[in-house]
Amino acid sequence: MPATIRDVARASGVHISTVSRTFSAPHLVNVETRTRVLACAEQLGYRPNRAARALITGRTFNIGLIVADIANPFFPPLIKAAESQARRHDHHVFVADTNEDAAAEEELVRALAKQVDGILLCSPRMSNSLIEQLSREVPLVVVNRQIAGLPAVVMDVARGARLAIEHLTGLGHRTLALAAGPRGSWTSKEIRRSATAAARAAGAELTVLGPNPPTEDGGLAVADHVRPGVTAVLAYNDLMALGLIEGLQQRGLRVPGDVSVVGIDDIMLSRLTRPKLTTVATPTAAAGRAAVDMLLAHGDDRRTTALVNLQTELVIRDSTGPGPGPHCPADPGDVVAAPAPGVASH
Amino acid sequence: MPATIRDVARASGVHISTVSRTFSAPHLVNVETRTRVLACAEQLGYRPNRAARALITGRTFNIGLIVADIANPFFPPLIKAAESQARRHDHHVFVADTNEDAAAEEELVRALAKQVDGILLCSPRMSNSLIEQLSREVPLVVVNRQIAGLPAVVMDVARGARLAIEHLTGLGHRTLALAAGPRGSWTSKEIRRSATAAARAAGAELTVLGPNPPTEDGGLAVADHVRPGVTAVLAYNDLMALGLIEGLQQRGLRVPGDVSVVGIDDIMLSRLTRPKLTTVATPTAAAGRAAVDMLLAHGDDRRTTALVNLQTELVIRDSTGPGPGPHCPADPGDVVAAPAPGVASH
DNA sequence: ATGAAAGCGCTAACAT
DNA sequence: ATGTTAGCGCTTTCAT
Repeated sequence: MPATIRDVARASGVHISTVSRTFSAPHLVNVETRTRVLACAEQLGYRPNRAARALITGRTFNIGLIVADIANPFFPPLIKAAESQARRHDHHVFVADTNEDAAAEEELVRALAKQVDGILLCSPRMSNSLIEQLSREVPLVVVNRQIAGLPAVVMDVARGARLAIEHLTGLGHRTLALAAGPRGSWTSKEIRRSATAAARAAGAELTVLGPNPPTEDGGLAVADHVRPGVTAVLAYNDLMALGLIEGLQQRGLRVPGDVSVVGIDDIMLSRLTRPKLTTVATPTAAAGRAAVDMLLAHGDDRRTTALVNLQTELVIRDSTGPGPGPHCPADPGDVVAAPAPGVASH
Repeated sequence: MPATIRDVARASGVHISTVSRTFSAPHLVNVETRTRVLACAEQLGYRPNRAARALITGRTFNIGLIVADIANPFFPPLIKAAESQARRHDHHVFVADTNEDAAAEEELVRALAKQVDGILLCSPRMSNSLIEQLSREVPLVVVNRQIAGLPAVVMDVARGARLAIEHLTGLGHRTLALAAGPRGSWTSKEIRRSATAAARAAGAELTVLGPNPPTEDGGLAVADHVRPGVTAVLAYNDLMALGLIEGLQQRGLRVPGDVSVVGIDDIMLSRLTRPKLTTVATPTAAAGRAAVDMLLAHGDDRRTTALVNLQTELVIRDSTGPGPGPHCPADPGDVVAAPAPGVASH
């Protein structure tokens, strides 16, 4: 029903290639002809079929962006940043949500593959080998996962987790827990590895709880598995941390009075809840921008800049307080947002 | 670089049409041939090009979903519901964010047009006439806006706003304000119309503040324009309500002690903040499902079911309390979540 | 059951 | 500056 290039050609009495040029290389066509063609096109409501165009040019001017959970407040800033960066390169972004489902990821990559110039795979849950295979079918940039040979943008959560643990042990906490993230998450593995090492280095005990769904409900459920004696918990992300706090409070425990909680991500929500959440800030917007840049840096040697590692920071708010052990105040250099809170802030 | 249908044909010694059938109508091809073709395809890593297929079949099995702001927690539940409903129909959903920008909406509709079987236009900011025009280029279902002749899914915010105002006047509030939403929002107009009428009916005064960006910052800014004497504010959405509460508190006003605040949407966040927000719950998941169903109910007479109007409900929590006037307790039928709170709950 | 041929809507050499 | 021709990767009659 919609007008095609042929309709316009017929109406304006020129060959279709002239119509084509009018839209894709206007300077190559006579001004008079051009205006006439444009007028006819306008009148017929003609729009070039981008899919057909892409079939032959190989360029869609679209970017795919696949996230594990669009409802996780961690992603919107990343998505927004990717969009504005893409727009700067004249590209549009199509976002798809996998619902934390590895199979859905593969499907969506394939569905998007031929409709985009490349895909940003954020926090993938599927296997490395599958990602490598898919990267042969469509240009891929992986976010929040490091895979040899593939362009990737990661955040230095290992450092963030270390800072968080050091903050807690510095406050005198000796018996810690880690509320792990979902199976398949590279970030969760990194956090686990780093937190474990940091705890050992500080002579503290750290129990790993999980894997868990990286949601508020996931955190809520973890609360029931926090053993007596544990006085501080590091959560895989802020959403879990918030759910965990809720769950601990339901059990009659006070945060940070009885248990300190640290999140990761620094989502906006973390500043609005009471107590305000101590957390590791991840530069999500920068990640979105960097990922788009890598994806669109085509002919250039993507190899040399195949990995962007972005810095994280510990933001100390009100969900962490002194533990039972000797209190060694944290290095002030670590304190980004606010001075350490009093004993109870709630 | 990726293998095409021709590569597979060559490798398996058959004509390309046989390869095509192997993928799109397997029962029409001999079992032996089929397995051979499949083997070759597998080995070459061949994937049918969905864009090329769509060019000829006219079906992409994709749905576009355009939202004003992906960071607004109102949307994720709607998106999720649309996705799962789409999946039930073997479709994928591509989400695009317009950043509250009417021009971006038009662009994105056009970018998506030929890559999807139809588009869900959520909370559009552009003009009705432009939407009507676009609906001639691609099947459209509009969400949160009612346009004659176009299939639409709306929520009965008019009723919700009325219930909210009645709740407030019932509590004795006489001087009210409405923090309006963004320009171009149908929902905002509906709320305004209905709230104004309800206030008048109750003999209360209602001032309209705005338009405003429908965000926390928007609400925060509105706080400065709430005149002394105003004891209750209805906000365009929960995000604004939350920002408004923050802003009022910064001015030294207590919620609901000095000013009552009601939001609209009932986003998850509303249950987590203190005070918990009194709000009008909108059935976003149902809207997402209904919109997908309408879009995919193709040949069927879309005309007859061209409008789905979903019910809203008032959820009374802790951000509303007694006003200065005589207190007439609300009809218990209106109270959905909890009994009316005491004087101060914070 | 398979092949041949036409064509979806468009662009990109190559002519003129 | 414009028309001609070929073809992107695929499906779909129509033959055989």
